[in-house]
This record gives sequence, structure tokens and C-alpha cells, in this order.
Amino acid sequence: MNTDAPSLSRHTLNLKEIKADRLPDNFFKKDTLALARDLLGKYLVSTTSEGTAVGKIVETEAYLTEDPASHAFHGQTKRNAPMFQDPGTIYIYFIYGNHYCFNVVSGKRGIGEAVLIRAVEPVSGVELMEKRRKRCTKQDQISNGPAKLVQALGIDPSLNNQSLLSQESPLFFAFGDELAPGKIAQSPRIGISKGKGLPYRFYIIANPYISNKKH
DNA sequence: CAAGAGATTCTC
DNA sequence: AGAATCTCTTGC
Repeated sequence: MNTDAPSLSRHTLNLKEIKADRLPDNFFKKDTLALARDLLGKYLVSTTSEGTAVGKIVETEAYLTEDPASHAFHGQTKRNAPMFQDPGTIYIYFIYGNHYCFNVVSGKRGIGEAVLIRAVEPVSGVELMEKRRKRCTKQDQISNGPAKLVQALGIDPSLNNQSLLSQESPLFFAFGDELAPGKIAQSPRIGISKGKGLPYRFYIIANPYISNKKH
């Protein structure tokens, strides 16, 4: 029995209601590991000309300063400059010649920390997400990876370095499901070659939409 | 299923 | 050169 099955209310979500539930600015002004954990269960909302799509965050990773796996480890560069902006800044990077991944900047301005959103569970606008992920045939693989969710939600890479906290932002976070404390797990991060031992990945236990069920 | 490799381009 | 990935193919 899957306790994460969609509830009826999810099908009735509309943009106005979700906007009223936006996470406040001070939600992001906390320790980066705490933010990575606290974003689990929250909604990530993306509005485009095609419509609105919403995903519940089920997996995140923290990238800290003094962290060999972080893009910011060797200091500020043109690429990672958004990481050194205020918390709530969008950091989108291009990877492996094909893909984009989405992070929220965390921690104090100037230190270079962020939370990578690794997987979301489709909540609203599911048809739109399926359309954008045309090649994906399996229901639970529409948004179970950092580049997949960018595609599914239609996150525009040109949003890089903009603030999520702005009222006009087409991309923002909102309060979502209450999470029982026992549902959160922590593990090493995925796909990195340095900093492998650090348990900076957070996910919702037994959620079908996490990116890698083995970790 | 699990494992491996190609895709494809930007950054340092 | 190598990358905070995805997809398809191959082989068991």
C-alpha cells in the first residue's frame, strides 16, 4: 500500500491558491543542510506559456562551501557566480553536453552554497509534464532526476541567477504536504567523484519518484 | 534487470 | 579533460 498516493485535492490545485502558499523569504535563510531537508515535501511550481506544472520535492542534495563536490569549491567563477548571490537565487547549470540542473542558492551571500533539487513527484499539470518528457514511457520516471525535472517542469535555463523570491518569478516554492519525521532519510550524494562520503543527500523514504532506489 | 557506453557542449 | 545526467543497447 502506497501512502504517497495522490490525494483528491491535488487535482484541484490552481495557481492562485498555490501562490498564496508561497514559502516566505526567511524560509531560505537557514543552514544549507537544514534547507535541503526542509524542502522535502514542499511544492516546486513552474509557470510557462504552456501552463502550470507542480512537483512535490522528494529528493535534494546540499552543496556546501569547503565541499570538494561543490561547483563553488575552488572559489567564484563565471559559471558558479549565482551560488554566491543571496539565498533564493536560482542556479541552473549545464551538464554532460545535454542537460540542465536546478539549484536554489542557500546560506549567506558570498559563501557559495546551494541545494540541488534531484527529484519531484508530479502533482499538477501532469499531462504537460508528460508531453515535455515525450520519450519517457514510465510513469515514475517523468521527474525522478535533476535534469528530468527541469525538462518536465519546463524550467527555462535563462532563469539562472534570478531570484525565486520575486513575486513575478515564474518559478517558486510553496508549502505542500506535511511530512512525518520518520519519512526522511539521508545518504551520500549521487554522481560525484569527490566528497563521496558526505551524507548530504535527503529523500523521502519509499517515495516512488526518488531518482535512485538503491541509494 | 544490471551494466556500459554514447550523446554533446560548456567550463576551467 | 571531465562533468551534481539520461537514454538506449547489450548481455545475463
